[in-house]
Amino acid sequence: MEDVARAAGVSRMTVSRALRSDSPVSDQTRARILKIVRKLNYVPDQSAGTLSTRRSGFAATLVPSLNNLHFAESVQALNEQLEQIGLQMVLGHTGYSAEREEALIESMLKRRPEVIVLPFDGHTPRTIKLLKQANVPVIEQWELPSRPVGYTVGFSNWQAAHKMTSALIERGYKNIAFVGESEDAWTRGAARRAGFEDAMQSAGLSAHRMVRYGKPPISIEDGFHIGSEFSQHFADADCIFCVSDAPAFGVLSALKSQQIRVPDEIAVVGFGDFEVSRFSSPTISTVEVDPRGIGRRTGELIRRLLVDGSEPASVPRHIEIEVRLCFRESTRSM
Amino acid sequence: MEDVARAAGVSRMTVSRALRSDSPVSDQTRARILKIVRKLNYVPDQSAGTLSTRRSGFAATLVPSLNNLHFAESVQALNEQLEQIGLQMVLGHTGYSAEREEALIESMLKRRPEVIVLPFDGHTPRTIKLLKQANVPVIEQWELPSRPVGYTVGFSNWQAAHKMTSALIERGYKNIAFVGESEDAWTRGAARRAGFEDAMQSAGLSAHRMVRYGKPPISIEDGFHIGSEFSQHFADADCIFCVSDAPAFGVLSALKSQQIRVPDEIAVVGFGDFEVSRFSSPTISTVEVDPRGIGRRTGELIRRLLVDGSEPASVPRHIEIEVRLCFRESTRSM
DNA sequence: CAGAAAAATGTTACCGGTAACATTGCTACA
DNA sequence: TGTAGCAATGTTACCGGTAACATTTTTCTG
Repeated sequence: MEDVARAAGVSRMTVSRALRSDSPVSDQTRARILKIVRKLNYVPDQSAGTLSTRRSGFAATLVPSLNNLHFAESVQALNEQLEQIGLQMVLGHTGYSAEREEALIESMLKRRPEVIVLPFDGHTPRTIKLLKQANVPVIEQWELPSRPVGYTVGFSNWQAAHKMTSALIERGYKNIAFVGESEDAWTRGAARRAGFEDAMQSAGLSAHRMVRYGKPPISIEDGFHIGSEFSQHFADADCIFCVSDAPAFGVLSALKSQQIRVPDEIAVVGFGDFEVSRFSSPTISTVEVDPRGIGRRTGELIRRLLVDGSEPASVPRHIEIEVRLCFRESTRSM
Repeated sequence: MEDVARAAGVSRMTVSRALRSDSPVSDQTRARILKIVRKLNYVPDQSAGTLSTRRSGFAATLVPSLNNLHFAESVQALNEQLEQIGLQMVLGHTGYSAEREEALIESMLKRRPEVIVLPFDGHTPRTIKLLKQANVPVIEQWELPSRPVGYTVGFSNWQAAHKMTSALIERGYKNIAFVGESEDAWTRGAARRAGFEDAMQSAGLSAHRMVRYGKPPISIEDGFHIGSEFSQHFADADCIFCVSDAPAFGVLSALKSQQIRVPDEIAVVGFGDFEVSRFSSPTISTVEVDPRGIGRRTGELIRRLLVDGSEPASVPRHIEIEVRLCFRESTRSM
């Protein structure tokens, strides 16, 4: 910067001003400086700026995993918004582990992020403490925690699964099995499972047909494996409700290879509306969520908080993302 | 940090040393300092450290998109490696646009990344200039550019498509159609298309059955659309080679809904080995790539360059990722 | 036990920007 | 013509760490 200033015959401060759109510098001086900046290929060092302004320009973002297209898409949608706001995304994967989440947050706080975005799958007590201390907006996504740290953008997985289960019961299914993950303490998958159980019990039905297999995120392959053991798990079931579309597709493939007809003999239902569910045969009934919507609305919330400088009190603490039940060929019509 | 130092009765420098594993501080002093650090919830500010050490701890990472699970997985694998090395990932999406790529790189350079990882889909001249000036290792992924900026990790899409096309010809297919993207100048999709064309021509066959539809990344839905216009595109074809598994699956779904039998009437082939190809019916023949391998080996390369401090001359400029042809049910066996 | 080497700690300056305030130069108006 | 008022630019200090070197303390050796 010194070099630029010298070449332009001005002080470093004027160069600094010329590079930032808001400051008062004469058009003529700015033009001259910018020309020299380009000629010398000068690239300002943002960490120095950060130190001085105390604005890092970072958004710390955590996701459980990018293996899942839903998270990947929501990250992408968020990133598009952040870019417009002028924030850069620092990304980490928790791998569905609360311990890794804690470690990641600790390391990200050293960057003084201006906002922290993370999924809610349960946090360690220390994570919660770190988040509160950070003194920046915290946005939990994908689930509505019972005790949110800051803002939330998402929907209740419990309610969504409850709603789907009730709708299935209404369609005449009684012996519904649930396919979930094996180690889902605290996860959204667990919330879905609980919603299923409650809906069944409320209807006076038994929720004992419960298959738990595979670590989160449960895959197509896991579903295929489960579906291959049809008689063991589903002999007396009339419907299989899977914790996500991935195992639903796997189950469906396995059933087809055993010549079991869907939905005539048994129905298959997923959760999440992955693209494959719309193109499998039969197409899969599912709970439609909007991952890009979660990312986008998180970005909009950040803009209100950081750019528009809205009164924190005037900003909603929770943004509800609509989910829709989506009935396709893998369930019989009413 | 001042507060911590005062509480521990030492100088700021000693606190700084205690927080970094390498420096010589007596165990006793370090323990005392760390205890106070925890009590005061002191979190060091990395941008100040960056300014002084000139090491940002950042890895600038670009991907075309996270919509595509392959990129998402490779990002995840890379991130796992980076974490071990102690680097944080700053992520950006080019959206398959060279202009956006240029803008992203410009903004990331302000963070003084220690390494730049990006896909090769063609760069603007200015991007190349910026990358060279940055004076840090540049790693291009996914394709072997004819004129690499720095290191490369990937494979030749041209060769891979060429190999698959030749194998199809060997299997007796003659009237092979290719399904690609509509605006693929410079992309890896274009390289695959060119590999297909060359293989066909080398075998004395015509490569005129060329469908180009949909912007990158071409989706299942685009494939479905193309497949629905069977007679228009594929009336006299015996095989459809798709630029990726996504449209291959879409084409397949469309053919099935028209009662066109695969592979008896026509074969369908994809590229990339997405999970869905292993579970569709019929399963889809494809070119198997290893996205996690690309991420992992990129991470290993970075470790060699930045951590082990290997002589740049001793580090290979290119790491070849193996691709394998994978024949499944959607092509007839030899 | 002296003295040298090694370990532990302290001091000073600097990394590269910007905030805050000071100064200069110009315009407008009584 | 004097001066208020503002725009443009300059000066100084500081953001929060660490490099480099200086100093003090401990340990080891003959």
